[in-house]
Amino acid sequence: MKKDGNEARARGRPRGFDRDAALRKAMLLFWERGYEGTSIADLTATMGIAPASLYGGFGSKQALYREALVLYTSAPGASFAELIAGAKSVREATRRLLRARAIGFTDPATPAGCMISAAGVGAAPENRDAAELPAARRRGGLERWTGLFREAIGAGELPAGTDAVSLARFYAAVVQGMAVQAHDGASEADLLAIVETAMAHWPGDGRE
Amino acid sequence: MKKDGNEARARGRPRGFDRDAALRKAMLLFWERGYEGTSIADLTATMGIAPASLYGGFGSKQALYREALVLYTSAPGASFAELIAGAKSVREATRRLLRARAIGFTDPATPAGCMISAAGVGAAPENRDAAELPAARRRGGLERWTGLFREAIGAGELPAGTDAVSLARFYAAVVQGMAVQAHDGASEADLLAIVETAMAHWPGDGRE
DNA sequence: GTGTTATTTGAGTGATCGTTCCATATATTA
DNA sequence: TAATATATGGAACGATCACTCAAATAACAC
Repeated sequence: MKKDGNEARARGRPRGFDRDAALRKAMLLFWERGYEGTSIADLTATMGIAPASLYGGFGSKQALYREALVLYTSAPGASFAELIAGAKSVREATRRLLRARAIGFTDPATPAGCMISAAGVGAAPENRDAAELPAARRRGGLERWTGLFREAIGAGELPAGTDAVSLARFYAAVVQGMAVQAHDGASEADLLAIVETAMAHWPGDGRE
Repeated sequence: MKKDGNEARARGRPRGFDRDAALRKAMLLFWERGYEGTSIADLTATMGIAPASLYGGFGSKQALYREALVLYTSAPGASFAELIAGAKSVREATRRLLRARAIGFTDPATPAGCMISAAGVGAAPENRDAAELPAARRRGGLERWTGLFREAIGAGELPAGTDAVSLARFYAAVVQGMAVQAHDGASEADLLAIVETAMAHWPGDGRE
């Protein structure tokens, strides 16, 4: 099983470009301009390859976008599981998640905002399939967060009457809003202040 | 001053279509598909007019979009001022605003989500000017909300130490997140539950 | 060496993009 | 009626869209 990535081919002319590096450049461009706002010409220019190489190496614009989304979510230290690992409480895990997003959305080394949170919200009918990709990611995030809260309710860490789904939707909404505001120029401090305000809404507490 | 709208022209062949009705149709299309996702061909088809009439009546795609945004925000009962009028407290005003957005974003008579909250977040460089239009609206909303909270602090209705900007950013983020989730299929009940979670904590209060 | 396979380059596909031109039609003003 | 002014439908503008083709090239196996 040596079909993916930059591994050597058994046969045929070897690829003339670094697939991972090209994918990363494509990811950054999609991140900044969205799916519809990024043209094949834009991609080939920044990836440094010809259209035929792009299609030979990635299949189609949509397939490339799909891979870019996977790369985006596989960034070290960005995944849900990594962030909640080692947290002493669900509350602490939630704060970590929110803070990580606030910091990631305003990292000067990458485009402002999020590649998923608000992607494909307005899309042409012919790009519905592509818009569904980030939407599915949002659904997945919502489900993971719901599961986290459900477990916490089961473990008695959250009040028994807590609505896990609504709480998950609430924090997801905060993240999505932070992504929009980061895109609009909000600073890391701006977003971290939002995080702390949102954390003050923890169920069952009087005051933070 | 009788230059706009459907009023009669002094000279020349009169317009053959209902300008307000056509603009409304364009607004709904932009709302559903965004600026980049809506083509002139789409617009002329649903507006029932030829390209020349569109350009003669509205100037350009971007000018039409600008007018559509104005129409969107001028919907009866949707404006900031209308919603906070008559509220007994800032907290009540805030809840009214959030609830109005939750209901508006899931109105079955109109496209799901918001025409402004997440518009233009991913955009091609050549559409930056158009993307700036909803971004400016978001800034305006943030400022109005900040002003509301500042007044409340001045009036002693909110604790003196309250950060009006961060609180405004927080509620704006909730609204923006609700818009994304509405687009993804969230129901009115889903969004109203988010609203109540967001309202569950109020600065200076112990518990709701 | 020959044959096979995959990727390269470079040109080019039809379709659609936002926009404009033109001749014609229809109104008011003189 | 003549002049002026705006709106119309229909065709077309150059540019760009995502995508593909043929031929050349570079690795492998034999």
